[in-house]
Amino acid sequence: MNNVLSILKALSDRNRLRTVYALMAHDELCAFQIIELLQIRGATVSRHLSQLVNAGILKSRKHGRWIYFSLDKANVILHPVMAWIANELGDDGDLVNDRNTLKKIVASDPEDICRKQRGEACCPRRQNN
Amino acid sequence: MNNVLSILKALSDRNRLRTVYALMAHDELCAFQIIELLQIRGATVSRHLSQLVNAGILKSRKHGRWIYFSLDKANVILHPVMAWIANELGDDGDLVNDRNTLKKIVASDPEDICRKQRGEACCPRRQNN
DNA sequence: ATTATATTTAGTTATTTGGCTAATTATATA
DNA sequence: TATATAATTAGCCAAATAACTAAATATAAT
Repeated sequence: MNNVLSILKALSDRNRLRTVYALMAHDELCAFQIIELLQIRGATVSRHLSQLVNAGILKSRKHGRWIYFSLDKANVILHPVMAWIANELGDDGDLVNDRNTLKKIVASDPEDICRKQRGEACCPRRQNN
Repeated sequence: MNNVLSILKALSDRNRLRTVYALMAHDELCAFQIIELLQIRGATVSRHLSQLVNAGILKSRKHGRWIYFSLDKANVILHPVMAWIANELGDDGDLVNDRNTLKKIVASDPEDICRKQRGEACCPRRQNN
């Protein structure tokens, strides 16, 4: 029962559900992109992500400075719930909005996001490389 | 999203999940039977039940002094989640235990349960009648 | 009518949880 | 080597929640 409960608890928070839903359309995202999507502090996002990882919903891989998060599709127990969520949330207004936001986030230069999150001081623009 | 969230939240509590699981094997149960199963105060059980009703997971019907609760099978949105829960929890030790407890509860005289919950003073045994 | 029973509502308390800031760790770049 | 960046951990606080007791409501039985 604890396994099922931890899955249900992990999914029953608005920001975590938005994160899961985002990853249904994006294969991999790193934390700073999810921070940009949810507009809450990185530390908070990190705790949400680790709760999702602990429940077996997400997996992560480290590559350089970034950690990429993705749905753990190997966890077959989850398939029915994920299918249900995908189905029920398909036309949710807020989430359609998230998808559009995410498209921009993924398309933009990481350094632009960094500047947005940490202010102009961050990532000083190179003069002419 | 709020609909899905309220379903997930309603299911992501141990006592509410036990209640739902109990109702997968019992068609209808009234509050005092669920109180006896969960071994927590009636007022607390009542609040859990109303949360499940509000999420559309349970329905209730009043008959005399009792209120019978049952899964709302007309709510087709829930079918996939319920099937998933039934499937994942089928061999859970605690819940198998609950099933055995429930069998006894359902088989026993409501007045015996009442006495157990409120003490001997309750339901004075009739002399010979 | 009065008393008893089943459930709910109101009000209180303790625990959990989601958010924050600050400090830490790990990696990359100048 | 020193600095910057990405993410996590630690520690704090406020809001949400699950438990409790006591009181209220509604129905049944004496």
